[in-house]
Amino acid sequence: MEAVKPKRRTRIQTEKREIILEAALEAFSQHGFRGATIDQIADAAGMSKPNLLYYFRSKEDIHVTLMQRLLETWLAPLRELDDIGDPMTELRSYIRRKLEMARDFPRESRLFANEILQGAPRILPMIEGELKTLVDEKVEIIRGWMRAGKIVRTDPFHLIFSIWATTQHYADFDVQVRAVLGPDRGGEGRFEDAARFLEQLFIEGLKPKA
Amino acid sequence: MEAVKPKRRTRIQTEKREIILEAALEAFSQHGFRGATIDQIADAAGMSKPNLLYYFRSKEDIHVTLMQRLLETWLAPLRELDDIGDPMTELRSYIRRKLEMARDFPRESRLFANEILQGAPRILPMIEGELKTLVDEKVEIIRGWMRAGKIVRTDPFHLIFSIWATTQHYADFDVQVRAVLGPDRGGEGRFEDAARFLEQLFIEGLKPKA
DNA sequence: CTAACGTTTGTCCAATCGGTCAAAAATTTG
DNA sequence: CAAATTTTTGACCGATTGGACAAACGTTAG
Repeated sequence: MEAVKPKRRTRIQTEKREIILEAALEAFSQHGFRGATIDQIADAAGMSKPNLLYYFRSKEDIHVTLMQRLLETWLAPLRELDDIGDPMTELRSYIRRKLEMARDFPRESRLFANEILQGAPRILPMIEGELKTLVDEKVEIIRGWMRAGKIVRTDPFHLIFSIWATTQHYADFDVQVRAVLGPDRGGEGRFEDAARFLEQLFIEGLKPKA
Repeated sequence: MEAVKPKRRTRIQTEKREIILEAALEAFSQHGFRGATIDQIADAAGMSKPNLLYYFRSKEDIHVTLMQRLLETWLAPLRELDDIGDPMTELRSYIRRKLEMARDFPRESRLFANEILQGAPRILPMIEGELKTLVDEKVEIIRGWMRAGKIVRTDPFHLIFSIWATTQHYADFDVQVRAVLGPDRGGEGRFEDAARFLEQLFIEGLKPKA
């Protein structure tokens, strides 16, 4: 392992970097890496382009920093999944947490989706390392539940994929979801409806056969 | 309604336009609209940039043409869903067809995902029109099945969303899926595993309560 | 006050972008 | 064949891009 540099930062540096990352999140999640421009981000952050490049060496530097933070936030719900409680309750909580993240952090979800869609050119190592390790770990827990007859025997990897897919869909395909549901049902109650449906689907779909 | 122009085309025009659209599908699905360049597409199509622009007036023109075709292909599986057969069999077939599309046309899936992610700037009208109409129609069929007690009473819209999400996930997040499953399980058997899991999940999850 | 250091910006640059144009080359038509 | 038409390309353009740089500005410690 390589030693992490101290990176001494002044108060202003800490603050400004935060402002830039917020503006960049907005831009990258909306237009993708190539679609977003430094000028645009600098403008949204309320500073000149050279000023922004004083805090981050390059556009890529901003993106990498953003992705590193993102992955931690993104994996948090899965990390909480543990062996202690009742399996069905654990899974239900996990689905709920993931759905809440899609609701509360849609930009982060889209940023992530954008990166994966393009072949994960900048975070593939993290996917193959950190993420895979965590998934493998949780898959073992789920396998334990299956062996114990607590949930139906099925593929734990695809179970996790389907939870990711269904929940993130509400952030990534938000425009489509709204358009299809129409103005009346596309509003606030949307997430409660989704939560009810997904709980029903996964709970009934995973009940152990008697 | 506006009359459709005859658009007389020579043999060469028909062929070259097809070659360009194929190259553009590859480029747009991989890099998004802004990320793909005309030079890149022209190069992949084996012609000079001005030559490409002789067949399509602009980059946007190529994209629009591509999206119009895409939507038809994309909605075909849902169109086939009808009231004739057994509800559970119908739904199972629909899931299978959608999963096959994710396997056989991943670039189309990613092109679509890219467009929706960015807020559907170029196909929102089609989403609000054609797609919404079709969904509304099929939702009514599903509601009929629920009233008849053939499947459990739940939200038909979110049912459709979850089928879209889970199946398209294997095309859109392909890189992640492969990375997590590893080289051994990320190969060819991947789709059969996914199909088995999804059938199990949706069939059991939608069984009417006795 | 002043030297040192952190911050900010105007100006500039090479590369790339989407797209134009006129002229050459190839093909079709009579 | 020759004329008309379609196809192809090299050269070019203005706009935008990510980024460099030095000079100016602000702040603080001695």
